[in-house]
Order: sequence, then C-alpha cells, then structure tokens
Amino acid sequence: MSGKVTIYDIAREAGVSTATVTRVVRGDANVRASTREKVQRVIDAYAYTPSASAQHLEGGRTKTLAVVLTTVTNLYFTRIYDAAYWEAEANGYSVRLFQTKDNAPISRELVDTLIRQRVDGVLFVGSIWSTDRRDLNEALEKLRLYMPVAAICPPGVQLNCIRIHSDLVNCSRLPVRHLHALGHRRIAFIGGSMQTKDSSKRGENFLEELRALDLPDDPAYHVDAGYDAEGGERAVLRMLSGLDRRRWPTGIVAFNDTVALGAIKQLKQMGLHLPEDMAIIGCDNQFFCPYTDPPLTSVDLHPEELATSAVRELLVAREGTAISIMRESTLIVRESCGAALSYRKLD
Amino acid sequence: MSGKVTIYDIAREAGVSTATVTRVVRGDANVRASTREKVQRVIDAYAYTPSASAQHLEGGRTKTLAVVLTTVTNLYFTRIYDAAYWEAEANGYSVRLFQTKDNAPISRELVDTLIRQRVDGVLFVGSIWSTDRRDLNEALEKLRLYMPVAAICPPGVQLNCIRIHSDLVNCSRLPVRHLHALGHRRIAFIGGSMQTKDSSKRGENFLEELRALDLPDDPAYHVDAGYDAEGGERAVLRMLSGLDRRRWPTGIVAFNDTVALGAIKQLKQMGLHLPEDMAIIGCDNQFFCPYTDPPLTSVDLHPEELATSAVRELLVAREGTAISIMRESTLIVRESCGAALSYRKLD
DNA sequence: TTGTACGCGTTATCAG
DNA sequence: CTGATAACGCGTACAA
Repeated sequence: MSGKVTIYDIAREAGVSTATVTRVVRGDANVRASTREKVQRVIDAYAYTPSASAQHLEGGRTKTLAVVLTTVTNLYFTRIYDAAYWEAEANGYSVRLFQTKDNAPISRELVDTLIRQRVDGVLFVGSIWSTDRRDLNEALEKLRLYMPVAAICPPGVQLNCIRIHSDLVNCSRLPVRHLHALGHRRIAFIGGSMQTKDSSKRGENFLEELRALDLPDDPAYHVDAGYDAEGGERAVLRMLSGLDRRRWPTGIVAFNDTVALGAIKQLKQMGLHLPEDMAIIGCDNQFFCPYTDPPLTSVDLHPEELATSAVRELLVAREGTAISIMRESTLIVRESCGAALSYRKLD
Repeated sequence: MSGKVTIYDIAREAGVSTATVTRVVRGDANVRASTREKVQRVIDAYAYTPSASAQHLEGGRTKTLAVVLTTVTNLYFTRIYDAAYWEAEANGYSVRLFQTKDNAPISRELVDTLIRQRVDGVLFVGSIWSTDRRDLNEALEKLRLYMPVAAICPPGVQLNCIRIHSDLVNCSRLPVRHLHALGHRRIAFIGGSMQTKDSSKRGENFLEELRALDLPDDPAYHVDAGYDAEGGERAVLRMLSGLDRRRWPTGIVAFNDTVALGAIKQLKQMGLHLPEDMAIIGCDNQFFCPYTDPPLTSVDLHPEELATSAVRELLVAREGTAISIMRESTLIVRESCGAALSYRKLD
C-alpha cells in the first residue's frame, strides 16, 4: 500500500490474472460481474492506476502534445497555451509546455527532450523565426522523424511543417484605416525589432497601407520599440524628440498593447492630451485595454483560434504541410483615438 | 529511418549489442574508442534518442514535476509557473502544467492523471482551498501514495502536505501602515470573495491592522470585489454610492493590482482625482503598475521565490510535512498614494 | 572491453 | 469468461 502499486499486485490480491485486471480497468465486457466487482474492490483499496509509461511502451501513443514558447509570462502566449490546452484536453490529450531561454532558438537539447518524451506532436509559437534558418530546419527535420510539427508563424516564413499564421495584413491595415478615417494623415508605427521576421512583416504591411492611402511614409515615423512597455516609452521619446513639432505624427500604431502602455505614459509625460493631441492604437486586445486612460483601441488577432486550429491539425496530422489562413483580425474600438463608440467597421 | 528508431536498430546496424549502445549513449568509459565512434555514427545517422517511457519503466523516476493551477492566464500564477519551471529545469526535471476548470476543485480525474503519469511530485497553487475539505484531503491522501505533494496556500489551511505560504500578514499590514503614515484614517479594503480562505484571511488581517492603529473598522469599508478589474469597478461603485460622502474612505487597499485597475477607472469616472481625492494600493506588483495613472503602489509577494522553494522541497521530498514561512512581502511605493518618492520603508 | 538475459508495468494475442 | 505469454524499449547485473 506504500510503494508503487502495479497490476501484478492487484492480480495477486484479487486472485486473478493480470489480463483480467486490465479488462476490468478498461471496461471490457467479457468479465463476469462477480469477478469484476471483486477486482474493482482491490483496485479501489490499493488506489491502483496504470502507469502511462508502461501503457505507452506497449501501445505506441503518449497522447501528449508539446507547446514550445519563450515565456508563459507573456500574455499573448498565455492565451495561446490556454486555448491549446483545452482543445487538447477535449480530445483526450494532455499538453507539455516548454519554454526557451529568452532569444535562444530551438536548442539541440530541446529537440532531444521532445523526442525523448515521444510526444505525439509539437506546436512552436512565436519569436523563433528570428533564428538562423539552417539550424531551425535541421531541428525540424529531426523532429519530423518522430512526430508532426506545427508552427504559429508569420506568412512569410518558409518552414517545412504545418504552418498557422495570424492575419498580419489586417493587423496593420485596420489601425491605419481607422486613423485615416478619423482624419489622421501623419501616422507612425512603433514596433518590435526590425531584426525579426514577424516585426518586419508588420512594418512592411504598415508602409504598404500608408502608400495605398497616399499617406507620407516618412522613415522617421517608423521606429523600433521592442515588445514591452519600456520599449514604448523609449520609442516615443526618441521619435518625438527627433522631430520638429510641426512634423509630429498625430496618430501612433503600437506593436502591441504593452508597448502602447509605455507610449501612453511617455506621451502624457510630455504634456500631450490623449486622444486630442495624439491618437494611439495597440494590438492584442489584452485585458487591461479597457482600463488605460483613455481606454485603448486595439486589434484582436484571436490567438485562441490559432491555437485551437493548430492543435486540431496536429491531431489529424495529415501528411503534407498544410497552410491555414486564420480568422481575420478584428479592430476593437475604444476611446484612444477619439472615435465615437457608434463607430462602424470600415469596408 | 522513418518509424521509431529503437536501441535494437542501432545495435544491429552498428554490429554491437544493445548494452554497448547504452554505454555509448550514457557516456560510459568502458568502450573502445573505435567502437564508440562507430556506434555514435549510427546513432547520429538515425537520429536516435532513447524513449523516456522505457527509461522510466526501467529506472523508476520520471524526472517530471506537475504544477496545478486554475489558469495560466492569470499573471500571478504565470510568475509562479515560470519560476517553478526554471528551478526544475536547473535540477534536470521537466514540468507538466495542469489547469483546473474555473472554480472546480481537484477532480478525481486530475488525481488519476497525475498518478498515471507517475510524476515525481506535484505543486498545487491557489484557488483550491475554497473546496470542500473532505474531497481535498482524500485526493491528497491518494496522491501521497505515489508522490510528494506541496501546496502554496494561506497559513491557515490545514493540509497534509508540504505547505508554502506567502506573507499574508505583511501583505495587509504594509499597505495599511503606509496609508496611515500618510495621514489616512478611513481606509477601505476591496478584496476577493469572503467565501474563500485566502480572501477572508487577508480581510481578517486587514481588520486586525486597523484596530492595532485605532482606526475605524466600519464594515462598510470592507467589500467583496472578486479578482478582476470589473470586480474592482463594481466594488468601488457599490461602496461609495452606499455611503454618505463625508464617510467616504480616503484610501483603498485592493485585493490585487487588477482589481485596483478597475477601481481606479471607476473612481475617475466618479470625478475623483487620484491621489488627491483617493489613495489606492494594489497587490502583486504586476508589470503594468508603473503604467497606471497615477502609477500604482503595490505589494510584492515574491511569488517566484515561493515557487522556487516549493520545487526545492519537492525534490528533496523529505518525509514529514514541512511548513516554510517565506520571504516577507515588500511594499513598492509609487505615486497612487501621493507619497514622496523619497519614502523610506516603515519600521 | 563486450555480450546475454532479465526486469520494469502494461496490453494484446491466443489458447483453454 | 479467463489465464499464460510475448512484446514494447531500455538499463543493468552478470558472465565472458
């Protein structure tokens, strides 16, 4: 009763064979009622639960998926994991979460662990595409020997795996159009790091959108801001202090809500009133958006749906790398651009 | 090269026994250099990695810990998980994260999964103590048959496992003293739900502190607010609209920063200026505290250290349930109470 | 230095 | 309806 209880213990104690114990546990029909009852009693008494490892060894499947991301401390990743978790759960799978050191790519060690654990599929999410492509594809090749691989990545990335991407186009388009519709003509983008695929793609789309609307695409309106609030502060300070006041933008699109948070603080610190003196839009529609001052207009990428789709694809695991285009981004209008709440979605 | 590669495949292909393959993989010294090289080449060619399940079956340990919490979407839990993850990692363990449905207790199903996976230890964190005590202890008893169990829980809870608790006393004391020192006499607490152990403990400590300072402990100053921003909004509205203006508190202690976020919004909406008309203090020192307007003074419970300690205890797994009192809470002073930044820590 | 053979806990097959 | 027994992939005595 103290150490590990095995099927042998139960079989011996119940006076039956291990085969019968298995039948009882699995609810097999071919067991006499009295036998079943007898065995069940012993099982309960000993709190017996079969070992997943042994089951795996025999059966093949681990019924486990892996999610790999940089840190669960990031709210965006958190929403992805949460959705993936429950989708997997609903299908009888459990999820193992792996975090990668800051900007480290997919390490050999991680690949090794993934394979060693014999998970039935991996989902990579974000911040990994900045990596040396050769390393990455090498890792994927090795992984693919053992399990299906999926990635939530920007459209441009060419990876040999199931790719799910968010709607980066509308993610840039919606905010720009919104500001344009409200009369803004000088619009700036403070976003990520131009080093990474994801960020630069967002930047390109932003510029494209400006041109489509015949707006000035002054490079001064386009500055790196990293991914956190502090980055937002710095970016605003750098951009505005480098610009003659008459050339200041009147609207800012931030890489994400956290960056916007920092930007707002810095703008206020410089004496600007929001949204009168400056409009601002974030991205991700985080929980705190309604609580900034003014409430932050934001784009929702619906990361939960990306995660859900990714898990589904992984479970189906049809060969041939599928490319799913996801549900469109949605603009959530609040008051940080001064829009009336009766605002209707543009075209 | 397509399906699963086993140690037999490697052995056959390299023309040696499985024992020799193991030796090479594990870096055993007693292998002739030429043999080692030959085997290693085959291993690399086939991308062979031993199966964790098989290793577990043979060896006993899974080298895996489980962390159970309600949702990783909560920033506080997120910090705990992150810390636990890296501490485990540093010790060669991996972590499995389990989420429980909203307010559901530890389900039979979860206990079952935990045992089936044969994890080497579990850490339960938060929001589980509101549960029926009988169920809970029953689950723990069963789990303890297979693995050491730890819980990050409030001091009052009597669970038969390793208990790590945060400094709930100072968590209430520090804010009250801070406000008192700044001249506040009518201080309110908007916090959690008095149904749960954790919340009520915080409430008790709060009242105790008021009495210790000879401040009024008017029940009207003590209202449930749940755990999110919306709860904070509602709590403020309810409290203030039910009170004659002359009896309004001048300072509010919020259950956590998110609740404070909502409270701030509601206070502003009622036309109050912060911190002049109302001081407010949060708890958890979340990333957004410096970015509220005004920047939010908060208490840091150092959840990372709780998690780290919990993991350490779990790995040592000394029998007999240890009770660790953790590092004291710290008050992080910002501007939401109007304190000068030169503020010194009270006694 | 290397190989043989068994055990780890479970399920599946096949015989009774 | 029930019981032997092989097989799953690996590590480890023990033997050579």
